[in-house]
Amino acid sequence: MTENTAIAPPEAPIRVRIAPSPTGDPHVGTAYIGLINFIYARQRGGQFVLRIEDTDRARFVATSEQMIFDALHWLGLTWDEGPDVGGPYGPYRQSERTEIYREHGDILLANGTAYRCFCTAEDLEAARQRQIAAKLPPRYPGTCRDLDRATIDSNLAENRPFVIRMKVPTEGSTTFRDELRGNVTFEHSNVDDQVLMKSDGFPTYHLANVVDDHLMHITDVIRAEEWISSTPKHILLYQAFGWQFPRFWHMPLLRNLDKSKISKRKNPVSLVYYRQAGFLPQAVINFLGLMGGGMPSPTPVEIVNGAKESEIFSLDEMIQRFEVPNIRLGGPVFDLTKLRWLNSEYLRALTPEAFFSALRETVLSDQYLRDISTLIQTRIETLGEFGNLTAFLLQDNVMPPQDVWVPKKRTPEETLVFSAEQLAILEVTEWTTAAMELALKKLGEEKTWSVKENFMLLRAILSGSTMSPPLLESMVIFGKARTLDRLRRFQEAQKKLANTRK
RNA sequence: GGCGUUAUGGUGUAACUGGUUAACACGUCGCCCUCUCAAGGCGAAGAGUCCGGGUUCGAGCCCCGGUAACGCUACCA
Repeated sequence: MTENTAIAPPEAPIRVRIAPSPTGDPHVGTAYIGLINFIYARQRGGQFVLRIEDTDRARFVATSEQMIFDALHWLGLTWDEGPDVGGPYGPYRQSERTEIYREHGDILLANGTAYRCFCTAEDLEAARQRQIAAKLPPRYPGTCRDLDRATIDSNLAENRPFVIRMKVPTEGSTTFRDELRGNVTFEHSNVDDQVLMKSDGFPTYHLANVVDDHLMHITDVIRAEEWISSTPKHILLYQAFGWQFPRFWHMPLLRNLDKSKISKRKNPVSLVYYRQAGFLPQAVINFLGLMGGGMPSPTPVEIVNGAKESEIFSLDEMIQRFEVPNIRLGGPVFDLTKLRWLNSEYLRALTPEAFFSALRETVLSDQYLRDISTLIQTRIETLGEFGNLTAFLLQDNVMPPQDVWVPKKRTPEETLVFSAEQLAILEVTEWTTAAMELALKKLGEEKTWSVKENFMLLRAILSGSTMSPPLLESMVIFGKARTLDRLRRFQEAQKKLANTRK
């Protein structure tokens, strides 16, 4: 049993953080965890820090960071320290802190709690396969755990690439306190020798996270439940450095309707989508506040006076009444139906003037209408026909009939498969006409779909018709988040239809 | 497979330190209002609290044992 009672001193000023990775669109899960952290800090006069965890260069998306800032601000969340506003413990972007991690890696190397590992990816993969075949848990085999000095020096002299791994004790266990569920124990035999520093010189989440939380004086780590299993690694790391560790709060994971962890396949998860599709930020933040409990239940008096009001509250009201320790631990389903209802309540509460403004700032903004108008100027004969060609860009959803989306020489089944492939390609394609055209044509060639069939299918799904303004330009204007959502909805709807036919 | 977490109607939540027929909201259905559709009003159906034991006068709340779902099991976070 490892000692673990030391936590941040209770009198220390509260400091919390969220640490999103800029790997794509800002995620509702980030907003949810952000909201809880924000409330916790505001309730206690503490500081809320935003840290960008951009240590994964393979998944890094350059535009992502700004989108995260924008989305959180849109929801009304503000931070006291971060890459954009600075602060006393910066830099707040992990890619700018590599020297710090290197130094800390060296500390662990020096005190024997970590070691250099020269195993190649192939070695590791081979060992992994052997273990899986033998029905053993895949674990680092420990090849480099106790290399002698001479071997290490000669490997280094040969410039062999290496990673730094944590030297997890072979025996005993680590217990930590989760503030929401009590003590949680992991046997060390179930904790792998985690990679701390990758061979590219960047740290992994585990190292960077612990080092930064310590250096930034974080007192409470409020994060998603998926991190519970790696918390013992973090505890071990704090101990290896001889640091006190923060309190840990693991929030339940948002779920799809089928209870799996929320995912884009089954739910729009991009905050950009919600914004562009015309959800009000108050509604989204209110809905997030409903997830997992935390707000006090309505008193009998409130019920008599209209209990409906008890589920509608502003960010300020949340700060006043939300209680983090009252969080429910069962993963709440992120149910669009209720969010839409909430949104409609907020919409109706707007003054007519404010409602009109909301429209003009989003789905009918000058910019949006201007972009659309350039597409159709040469395609209509009277201005009155504006809506004829552009309705699909102003609607929330369209669903083409089968005779529209299935090409003449194709079956519905193969068409659906190809559509799914288009979707997969578009997800990872830069949202410009040039990039999309290239990617789509490449896919078409590989799967022997003619350009005409290829583009017509997309057109049908996006516009609901075989006739529309230029496809790629329309997609750019409609936006990546909404376009992908429409394609996914089409897939899901067809799947459901196919199932009901069976 | 291993480890961990969780478990109240279809969904989100409630139920004081165990105490009457498990409450509220969303959704669904019906009726009213109404030129339509929403909104609004009224009403209904829907869980006996994952299952099985135990403690107790009494258990959704406590204990034991299962099951299921979810998460983790990467040089991703």
